[in-house]
Amino acid sequence: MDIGKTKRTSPSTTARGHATRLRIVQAAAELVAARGVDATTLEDVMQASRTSKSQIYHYFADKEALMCAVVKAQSDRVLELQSGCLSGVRSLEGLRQWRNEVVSLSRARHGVGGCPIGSLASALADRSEDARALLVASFRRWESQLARSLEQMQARGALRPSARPGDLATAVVSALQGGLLLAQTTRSTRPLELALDMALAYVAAHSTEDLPTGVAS
Amino acid sequence: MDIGKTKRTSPSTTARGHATRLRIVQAAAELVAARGVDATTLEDVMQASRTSKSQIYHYFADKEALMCAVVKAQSDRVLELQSGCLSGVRSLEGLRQWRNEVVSLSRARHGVGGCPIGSLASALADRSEDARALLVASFRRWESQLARSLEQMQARGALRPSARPGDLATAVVSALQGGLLLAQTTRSTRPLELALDMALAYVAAHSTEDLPTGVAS
DNA sequence: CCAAAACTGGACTGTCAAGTCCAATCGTGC
DNA sequence: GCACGATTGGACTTGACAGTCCAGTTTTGG
Repeated sequence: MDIGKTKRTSPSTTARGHATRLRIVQAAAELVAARGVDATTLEDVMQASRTSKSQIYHYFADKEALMCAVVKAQSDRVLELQSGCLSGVRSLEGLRQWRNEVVSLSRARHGVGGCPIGSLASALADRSEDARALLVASFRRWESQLARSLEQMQARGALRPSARPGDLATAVVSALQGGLLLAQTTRSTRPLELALDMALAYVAAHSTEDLPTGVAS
Repeated sequence: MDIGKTKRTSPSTTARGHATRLRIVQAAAELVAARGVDATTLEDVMQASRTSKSQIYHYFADKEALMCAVVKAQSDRVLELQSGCLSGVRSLEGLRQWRNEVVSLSRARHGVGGCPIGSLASALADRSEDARALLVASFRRWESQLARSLEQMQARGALRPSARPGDLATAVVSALQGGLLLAQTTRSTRPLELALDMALAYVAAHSTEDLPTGVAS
C-alpha cells in the first residue's frame, strides 16, 4: 500500500530535529502563500529557514513531500483561525460577523494571495495525489466546523428541520473560495462581499428568523 | 505608457504568419488547460503546434506574453461556449439548464482542470499584471453576459425592480468558480451542484416567480 | 525581377533549481 | 568514554528550460 508523500524520510526525531523540521515547514508555508508553489525554490526555503539542503532532504523525500507538509500546516493555521469566529457562530448575526472578518482580511492584503488553501488546491490538486487527498481533508474539516455550528442552530430551532447543515456548509465554502479568487484577480473585496452575502442569504432562507431579502450591499 | 505584454513582437503579419500564431496559441491553451502554466514548457508548445522556437519568439516577446494570449484565447472560447446557454437564459428554468450544462461538463472531466479561466487566474493574477488585467476583463465580460440576461428578465417583470443584475451576476460567477475549485479538488460534482443551487436560489429569491426554497437536491 | 521584410530551422548559451553525496558534528544511551 | 544514529554543511551532478542568434527560405510590394 502506498504510504504517500506524507511519510517522513527519517523514522525517529529528536527535539532539535523536530524544531528544524518545523522551521522548514513554516518558512515554506509563508513563501508559498506569498509567491505560490512553483515560484518557491528550495533555496528560498533554505535561506528563510536558515537550514541547508541536506536538512530539507533529511526530513522530506522531495519537494512534493514538503508541499504536502505545507498543505497540512496551512490547513491547521487557517482552521484554527476560522475556529475562532466560525465555531463560535450561534446565529445569523454570528455568521455576518464572520463574513466581515473574512472581508477585512482580504481587504488588508488587497486580495493578493487569495485563500492560502484555495491557491494550494488550484496548484496541486491535479498534480499530486497525496496533496489532493490532504486538501480534500482540509476542506472537509472546514465544512464540518461550519456544519457543526449550523447543526447547533438547527437543534435550537433557529434553522428549519429541512435544512441540511452539511450541504449549506459546502455551499458557503464554495462561495468563499470563489469570492476570494475573484477578489484576488480584481484586487477588490467587492466580489467576495457579494458572494458571501449570497451565502448568508442562502442560510437565512433556511432559517426561522425573518431576514429582509436584500441583505446584500 | 506601458503597452503591456500583449503587444506583438512584429507589427505586421501575413496570412501564413497569422495561421502560425494561431496554431501556437491554441496548442499552448490546450496544454495549459491540461497541465497548468508552469508545467507547460515552450518545448511542449513547439511540439504540439509543430513550430520552432524562433517562431514562438517571433510572435511573442516571452512566455508571459504567450500566456497573456492564452488568457485571451481561453476567455473567448469559454465566453462563446457560455453565450450559447447563458445569454439564451430567459427565465429561472433557463438558468437551471445552464447549471445542468456546467455540471455535466465538470462531470465529464471528473473535475480535473477545473475552470480554464479560474486556473489561469489563480496561477497568474499575482504574477503578471498584464495577465491580471486580461483576466479581470474576462470575468467582467462573463458577468456582463449573465447580467444582460438578468436585466432582460427584470425588464419583463420576472425579476423584482430592487434586484441588481450586476451584483447577482458577480455572485453567481463566484459560486461557479468556488464550486469548480472544490469539484476539481474532490473530484466530485457535488460541491459544484450545491454551489450552483445556492446561486439559483439566490436569483430565485429576487424573482417574482415563486420557487420552493428547497431547490437544492 | 529584385530588394526588403516576414518568416522559419535549429543549434547554442546561461542560468537555475532539484536532487545526490559524503564527510563532519552532535547527542543519547550504555 | 564509546558507539551509533540523528543531524548538518555544502559542494557537486544532472537536467531542463527560457531566451539568443544567425543563417536560410518564403512572401510581398514595386
